[in-house]
Amino acid sequence: MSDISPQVAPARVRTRFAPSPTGQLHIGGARTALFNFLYSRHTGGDFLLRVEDTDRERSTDAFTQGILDSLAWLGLTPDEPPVFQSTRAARHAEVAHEMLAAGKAYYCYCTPEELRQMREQAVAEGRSPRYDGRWRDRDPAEAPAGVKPSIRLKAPRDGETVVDDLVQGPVRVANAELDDMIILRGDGTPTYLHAVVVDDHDMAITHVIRGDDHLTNTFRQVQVFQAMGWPLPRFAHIPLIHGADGSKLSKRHGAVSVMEFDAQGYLPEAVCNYLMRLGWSHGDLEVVDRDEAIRLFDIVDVNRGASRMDYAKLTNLNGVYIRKADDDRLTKDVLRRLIHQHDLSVGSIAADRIRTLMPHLKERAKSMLELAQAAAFLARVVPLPMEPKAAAILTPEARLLLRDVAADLAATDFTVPALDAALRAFAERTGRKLGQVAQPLRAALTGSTVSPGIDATLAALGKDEALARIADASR
RNA sequence: GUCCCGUUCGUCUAGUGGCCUAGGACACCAGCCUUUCACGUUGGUAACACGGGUUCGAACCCCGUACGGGACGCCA
Repeated sequence: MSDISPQVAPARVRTRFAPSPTGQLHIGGARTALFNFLYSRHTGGDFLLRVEDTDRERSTDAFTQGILDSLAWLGLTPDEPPVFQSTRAARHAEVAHEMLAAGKAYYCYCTPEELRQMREQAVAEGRSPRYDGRWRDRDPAEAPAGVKPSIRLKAPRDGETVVDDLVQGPVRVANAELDDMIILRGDGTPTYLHAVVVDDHDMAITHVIRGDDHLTNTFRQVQVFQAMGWPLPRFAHIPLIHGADGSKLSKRHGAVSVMEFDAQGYLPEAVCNYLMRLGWSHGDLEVVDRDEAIRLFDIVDVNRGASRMDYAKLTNLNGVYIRKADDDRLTKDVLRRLIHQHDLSVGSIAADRIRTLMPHLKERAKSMLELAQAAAFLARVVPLPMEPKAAAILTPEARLLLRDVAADLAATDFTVPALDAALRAFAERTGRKLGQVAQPLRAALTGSTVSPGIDATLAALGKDEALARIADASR
């Protein structure tokens, strides 16, 4: 490993996203991953993934897979195979013992029960619940029998520890506020704060970008880096995302896990764009695609204040991205949703109709759920299910009108311009406004009162199907 | 309780001492467009948390207060 510190000769930027697989990847974690990804790409560096699965009680393989899937969905695939923290326990212990040998750490023979009492007493006396350092300078010869000691960092007691954070600026705390944290448990396993430092060092991470709930823990991590004489990475603590009411984001605020956003019909690029704009901006830019994001994103431009999740704005952006999306891709997604969520069997004829009408369908959808809903009529067969509003349109007079217009349509080429011309001619000949002709047709053709332009809808259905539906509705 | 961080329209934000009568976006309201619904378009309502300084001048700098968030585990 190079002994040139990054400050002297900037190393290639390496960032990492380090989730623990104790739940699905949620939207806050997704943004953290995004910022890590964007920063690494912006600087031409690497984006890595480390799975912090050392909490064997709560970590599961299913969650690990879920996180991997979610990242893939978002397009945030790491550049190297993921590192699993649980596989590195021996290395964490090794470093702890190195610190012990160097006099930077010491054995502590306190029992968990003893520590609990220490904390309770401190709180009762109005002091901070900190370890009092009782084994810091005590002779291990006095160790009680039968207690497996933990290893604690021998943290500096005077002066202050400073984190020069790329987002928060310089943040300092008096060392007297920090206690000697445990780096290796009595059973020989590492604690989180220690493992993170060892892994970040060994993975040559240059920039630690994470949620600001880790900010105050960073002081202790810095002390471990310093004890080992390792160069410090740069830190960037980004603010958390809150729910609409300002409290911690949770289930009751709506979708929180990335996979739920997929299920609710959000496009990954819309989610990424929305997430990026939460806490980051570039002038008045709102719609920023991946390439432009990489070009413009810099971690120092991230704001310090927490922001709230606004589903309305996400939905609006989703509409923007749906309109921009490729028609084949949208069709594929809609077909999938029709089969799985609407329980429709979609044959190739229906698929072709959906694909044909997609340029018009996507103009009026804000989510893939809406898009699938709006396309469903193309996959149905007569008799169509009628929405109440559509049924109300099909009055006896409307049915007569349908029979008349059907005759015209039967003699028309089913192309959009020809259909448009035929309908206009029919309306004029019968002294009606176009809308008076279009709405009954729409009801007959779609079973609803909302659809793309009636000419395009007719064309997508094709002459035989369109006439069959009109005939059925005008009976 | 102690320590750390934050605070511009309802929300996301622009703003780095004069360009601010505070700009944009979403949402909301009204109009236009129109073959329904969307899209688009025109206009409107709406914010510098509060109090002190510093300065010729403060949304911007400093200090307090209030409110919000986070951290204080042999969890991650």
